[in-house]
Amino acid sequence: MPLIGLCDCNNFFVSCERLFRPDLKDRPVIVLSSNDGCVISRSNEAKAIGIPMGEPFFKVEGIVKAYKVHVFSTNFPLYEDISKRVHAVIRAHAPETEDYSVDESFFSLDIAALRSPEAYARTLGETIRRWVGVPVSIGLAPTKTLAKLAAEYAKKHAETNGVHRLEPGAELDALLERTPVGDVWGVGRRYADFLNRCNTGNARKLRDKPDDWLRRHLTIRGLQTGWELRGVSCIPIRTTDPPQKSIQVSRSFGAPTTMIEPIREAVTTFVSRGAEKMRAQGMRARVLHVYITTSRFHPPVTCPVGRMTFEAPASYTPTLVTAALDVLDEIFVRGEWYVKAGIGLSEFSEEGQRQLFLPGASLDPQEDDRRTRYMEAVDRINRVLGQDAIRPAAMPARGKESGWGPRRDHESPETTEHSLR
DNA sequence: TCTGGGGTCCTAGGACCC
DNA sequence: TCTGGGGTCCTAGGACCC
Repeated sequence: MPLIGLCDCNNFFVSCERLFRPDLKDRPVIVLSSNDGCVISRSNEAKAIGIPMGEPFFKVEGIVKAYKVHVFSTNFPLYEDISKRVHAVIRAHAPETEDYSVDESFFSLDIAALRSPEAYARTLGETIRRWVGVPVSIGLAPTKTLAKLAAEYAKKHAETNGVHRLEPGAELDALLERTPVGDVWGVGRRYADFLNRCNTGNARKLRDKPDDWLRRHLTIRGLQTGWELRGVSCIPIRTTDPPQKSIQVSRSFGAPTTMIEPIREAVTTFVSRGAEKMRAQGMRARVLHVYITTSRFHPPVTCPVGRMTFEAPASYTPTLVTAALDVLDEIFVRGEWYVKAGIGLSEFSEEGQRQLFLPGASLDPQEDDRRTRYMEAVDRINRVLGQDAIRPAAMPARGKESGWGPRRDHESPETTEHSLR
């Protein structure tokens, strides 16, 4: 039976920022979400002084000043770059790996071939620390769900040296009993509330619920979670990424607006970004969604959504932008204060799969080829010269947005998205 | 005053057909 | 006029993850 490992980077975004600011070691540090909205990563020191995860920044500004907490605006391109390096080290040390998220990888270990899986995992963690520079915690267990709990244990207990292994037995039973049910992978806030009302407040009680009860109240996923807590693996490691099914691009505005002009600019920018990402995967979309929304903190919320379905799947930015702006015109209502807009691309087909030529419905093949080659050239130039060297006329350069652009008051000059290229 | 962004999956219910 | 069952497809909503 293989052992499943989970490698989880500690305080990942803060750890990334500290790579460029070694002076911030042992200091309280936080990283904010887009638009400087919420706290999304905290150093141990920031956790210790009571800054909660996900808290709106304005609510913690007092404590930030009092304790001289260092604050960073988000720099996602940097975190993705570091993430790739961590994933690569793990891939070089385990037969099967799954890049599960920006700061986590699952991997398998062949127990028979290793004298001590724990020692092997400790070496792996040490290698990541030396080669990439970020600290990690590693959990080992027969299932993904237990590996998550093991990694969490390792993170909280210094004496584990960053690695903890869980196997079914009395020790695991005791750990599950101490674990609030909401800390189990797959149990979110809604289910945790429900389970607490059902006198199932810890992981052990969840594990011991009958199958039909789990299936009935928590769907097939809850049943899988129950089995995984018992040590029966039913969520396999995915070594290849399945093709993506949708692409979303959305942003909150730096300030609310009642005008359509800045929103047109925003939607143009989002479609352009989404289309570029889609083409990078060799895909075209049949469906485009556009939405705008008023603040969810000031009801009543209005969030009109419109969609466009293309007869022939599209990846050509001008086609997508034109369609998106038409949809925006349809859904936009005067007099509302909008705080955010977004677009979605979905129902993909592969670029190479030519549609049947239907006069009036699709492009003639020559024109289609011309547009495809044109977008390939644009994407290539933008990759070399930096993002947005060539962009739609209606799309502003970064930092030149007409009012809707995000707030980034804590950007660090030395960790721009090009710093590592 | 200020409250993130990007994904996937599952289920129920309605429409429609035979 | 009344009566039924089963299948598929689509969508919206809700749940979860990071």
